[in-house]
Amino acid sequence: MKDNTVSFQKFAKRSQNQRVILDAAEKVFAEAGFAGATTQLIADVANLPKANVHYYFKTKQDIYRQVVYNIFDIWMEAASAFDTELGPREALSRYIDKKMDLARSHPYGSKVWASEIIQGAPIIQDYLEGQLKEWSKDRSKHIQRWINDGEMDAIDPEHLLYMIWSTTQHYADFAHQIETLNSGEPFSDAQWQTAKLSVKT
Amino acid sequence: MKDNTVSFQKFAKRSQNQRVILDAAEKVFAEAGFAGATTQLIADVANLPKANVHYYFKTKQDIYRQVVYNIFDIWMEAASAFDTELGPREALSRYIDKKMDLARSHPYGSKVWASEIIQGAPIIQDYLEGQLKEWSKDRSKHIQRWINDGEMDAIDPEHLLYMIWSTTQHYADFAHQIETLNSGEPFSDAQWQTAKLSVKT
DNA sequence: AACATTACTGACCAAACGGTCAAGTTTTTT
DNA sequence: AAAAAACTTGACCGTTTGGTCAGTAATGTT
Repeated sequence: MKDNTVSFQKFAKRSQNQRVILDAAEKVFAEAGFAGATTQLIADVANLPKANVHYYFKTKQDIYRQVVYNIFDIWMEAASAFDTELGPREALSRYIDKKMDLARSHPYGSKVWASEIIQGAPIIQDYLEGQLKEWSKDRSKHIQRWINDGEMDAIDPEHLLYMIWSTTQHYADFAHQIETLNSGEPFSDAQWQTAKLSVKT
Repeated sequence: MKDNTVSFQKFAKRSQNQRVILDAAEKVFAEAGFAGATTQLIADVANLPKANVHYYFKTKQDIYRQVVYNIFDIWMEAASAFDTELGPREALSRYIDKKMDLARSHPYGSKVWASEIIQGAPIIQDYLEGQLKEWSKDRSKHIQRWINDGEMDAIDPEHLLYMIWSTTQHYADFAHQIETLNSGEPFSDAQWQTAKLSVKT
């Protein structure tokens, strides 16, 4: 037309719109669940006509799949913060830090993940059995070694991981409950950090 | 007719059938979410015609409401296991025990609860603000007193409660993930108990 | 045995949903 | 500047869903 300033994304329009749709979808899936999320609502939140959404994604399942994969990727990337080169204290501390950050920055993703698992992981099952299992087995081994070497308190490594997952997850998923009980915001990051660190070692 | 053995529930037929429906509904809501649960499926699981389900419950929302209320009641009853008369060690230990038992005996209820909170507690909001808030404020106060008296390690009481909730919740909601990672059952109750007790004091 | 109440159910319906499509517009390539 | 490719969209459609209802059966009450 005429008003365009520069329009310097000549291409990449596709992935740009996909991003908008996926962001909208993440929110809608989190707040309504898979079945409760309507393509119309996703379209509204993305500010696009429904038919346009279907131009970029064949089915609702496809959108959902992408959303779940994205979250998993982000989490696995965060998992690398658990650097076993560092000592137990530092490795765990950084990992927890990272997980807490994600719980705050990606609350919708966390909720979608929780719903997915609650409903039996129909989509993500393969990833669970593959990457995640491998990662957690590996880290459990390291933790056990630390314990044997007297570098940290004795605690079942797998349960330790579950505890970390559950508490960080809780802060994202149950934000509403916490907020209600708090009549305010759960900003106590430092406090949390202290609480968590007191648990390890 | 003729075959009836005794039929000694002459009345109470109503509440009996309601129980069957609610049990079926709890399972279906847990596995499919509110929107994904169809009255037809609830009816099938309850082994009744759909119209019969609607004879006992006007709407799907009504069924859901009942299911959520039931869980809340069970949980609040369990909350009384947190008996502040006993010392911190015993009170917390019993409460955690109870919560873990419920996570195992009522996995569906736990999942329905999680979904409800994740989606912003549209139904249970009032209860959260009322009973639950009151209870947790009260217990937090007791915990704080114990800490001040040197009877247990210093830890933010509210965060301690959140940790207990999240870990027990995790064992119910994420049973699938845990099972997948474990290639088996998460029966380690004793182990868990140890792990948890090592956290407090 | 007559009546009243409660329990049950197949058949039906309006609304909402995921998804399609043909007809357009804009952008890229030649 | 023409042809091709990519994007956009209102209108539409078959299916599924929550819920109704009229009619029937069983049970309780007198």
